[in-house]
Amino acid sequence: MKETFQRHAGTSGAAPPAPAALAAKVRTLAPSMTRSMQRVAEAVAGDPAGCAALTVTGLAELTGTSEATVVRTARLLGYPGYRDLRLALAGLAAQQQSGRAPAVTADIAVDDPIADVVTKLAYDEQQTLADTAAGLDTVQLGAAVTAAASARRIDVYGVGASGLVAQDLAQKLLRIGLIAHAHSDPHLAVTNAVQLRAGDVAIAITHSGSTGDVIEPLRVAFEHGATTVAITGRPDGAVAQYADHILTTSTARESELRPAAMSSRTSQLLVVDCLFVGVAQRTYETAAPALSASYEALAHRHRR
Amino acid sequence: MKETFQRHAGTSGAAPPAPAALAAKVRTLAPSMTRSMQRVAEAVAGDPAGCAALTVTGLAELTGTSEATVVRTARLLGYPGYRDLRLALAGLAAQQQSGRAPAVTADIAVDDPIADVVTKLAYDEQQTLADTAAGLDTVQLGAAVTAAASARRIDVYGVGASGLVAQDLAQKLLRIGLIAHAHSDPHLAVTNAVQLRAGDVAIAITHSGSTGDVIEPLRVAFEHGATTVAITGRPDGAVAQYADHILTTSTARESELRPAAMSSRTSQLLVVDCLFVGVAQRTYETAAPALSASYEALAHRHRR
DNA sequence: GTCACACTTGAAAGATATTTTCGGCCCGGT
DNA sequence: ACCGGGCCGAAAATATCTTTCAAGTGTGAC
Repeated sequence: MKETFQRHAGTSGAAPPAPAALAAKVRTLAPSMTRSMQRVAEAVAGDPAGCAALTVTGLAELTGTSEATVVRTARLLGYPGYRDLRLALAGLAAQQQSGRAPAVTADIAVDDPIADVVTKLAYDEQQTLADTAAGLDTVQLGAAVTAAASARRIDVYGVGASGLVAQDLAQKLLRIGLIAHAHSDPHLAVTNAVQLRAGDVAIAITHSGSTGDVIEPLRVAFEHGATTVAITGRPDGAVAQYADHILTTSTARESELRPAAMSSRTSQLLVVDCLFVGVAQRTYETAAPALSASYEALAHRHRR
Repeated sequence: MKETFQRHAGTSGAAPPAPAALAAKVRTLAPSMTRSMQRVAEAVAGDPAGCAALTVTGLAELTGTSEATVVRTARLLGYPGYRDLRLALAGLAAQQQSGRAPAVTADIAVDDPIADVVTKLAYDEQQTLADTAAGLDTVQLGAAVTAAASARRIDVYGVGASGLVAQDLAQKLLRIGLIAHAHSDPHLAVTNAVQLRAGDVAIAITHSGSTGDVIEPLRVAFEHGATTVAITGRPDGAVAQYADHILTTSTARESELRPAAMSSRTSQLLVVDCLFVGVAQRTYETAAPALSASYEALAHRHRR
């Protein structure tokens, strides 16, 4: 196994494998899986209860693969081996059993009435939030918070839809008195990254994990000794190699009418909010007065 | 196999072993157990989660008995063997785990551990989404969609946090081939608003409903005959008087560590997404190819 | 178009865990 | 005290899981 991935495999954790957020994890990791592993993952996500009843050999036969592949898949999902995946599966099945699946899972169609669109979108975004929260590695998050809270300066990189998230984070951090900037222009981003040094923090936001325009400034920051954080839906993507801490966003299924940007944005914003609140907690003494100060300064901009 | 055990296995009913009612079964069968089996049963009933993590040998050692006894106990409880008991145990543990979830209503405190922050934020945002979806007037939304779908040009106004939402909407509309622009600069916004006329659409986004910098361009657009839409948390605010259609966002309680910008943003984004999907539906013929075109154009920006 | 490389995959060997077997031991009855 | 019945655990037998390794497969370079 590659060193790179070895390290990131630890992302999900030395801590606990994964209790309920299995479907989410499958979606997140699916792109980095090989064909046969995807078949296994799919079977597992589709019928947890059924798979929990199968032995390694049984599941291998069911999916038309080999035992080795099943074990590999279990590993990728964050478990020490198939045995543990199976236990988690049993747990998941029990939860579903008692929880009564809501099942509004239908996709949005071209001729859906507008009221259905609202319901489905709201449901999907709620699901995305739940998945993200379940899949977020709090150790990594804590580390990122600690770094950011004491940073001399914070740079946030993001382009396209992620650029807005980057700006959102920077805006909020500014409000609590930190020195934070968002960069959407790749050239300026690199120019700024060069200025960073140890003690500074650089945060890259990219859903695909492979956006060159965002990776480049992060690499520069990384090489200049800054603490680097990646917020991405692909924890095994190219961006990971320059990230000290990786915060994984969840990847919801998408369709033509519901482009990836939508759920990835929701997921990214939750992560960013968590990061922000964490930092606000750590810097409460200065954050609280800064917040009210910025509020006061804007008050006169409102009519009445 | 011994006749004796075979018979007792039937106790639970030939069909399913036992899903949740394990503690009860232990009590029922305890009298018919031998001393060492009781020790095992006791351990299992007392700490399902802990025992689920143990192998047959581990549980035997923990209870000071042997593997054989553990297996015998599992049989007595109605399972084919220890393996299956263990699976049931994992399920039980998961159920118990999920059972004690809903205690997250508390506000975020300065000394909350990071894991709680994640849970609470996710929960709050989910709540916000549900509230927004419930409170959204689909008639108004439908009217706004109709206007936007056939607009010659769409302007979106928003400053501060709402400015990002405005940009998000404009970005997405651009992607499906519409002419949409977001304006954060009040002066430029007004300058652009002057150019609008009947058939065009102007959208103002303001949580407070009283942000002068956003109301002003909307007023200008309104007076030039454009169709105007307000996305606001205060449908009775100043912005309403220049809005043909009002889309109401929900206002969640907020606290010092959770500024209003957070939940209002979530709410605004849902509304904006609904608007977008609605428009995409109406213009599907042109939207679909435009989407894939913009996707293609950006593909080379990704490494690997 | 061809070659070489890297990655994926399954068969089979190897390691663990579970189940069964079997004999010793404890306990009550005579 | 001796005998018989059943409980119990050590170790063998089996099933299951994990690792290794070599062959297959697609991909990119030239």
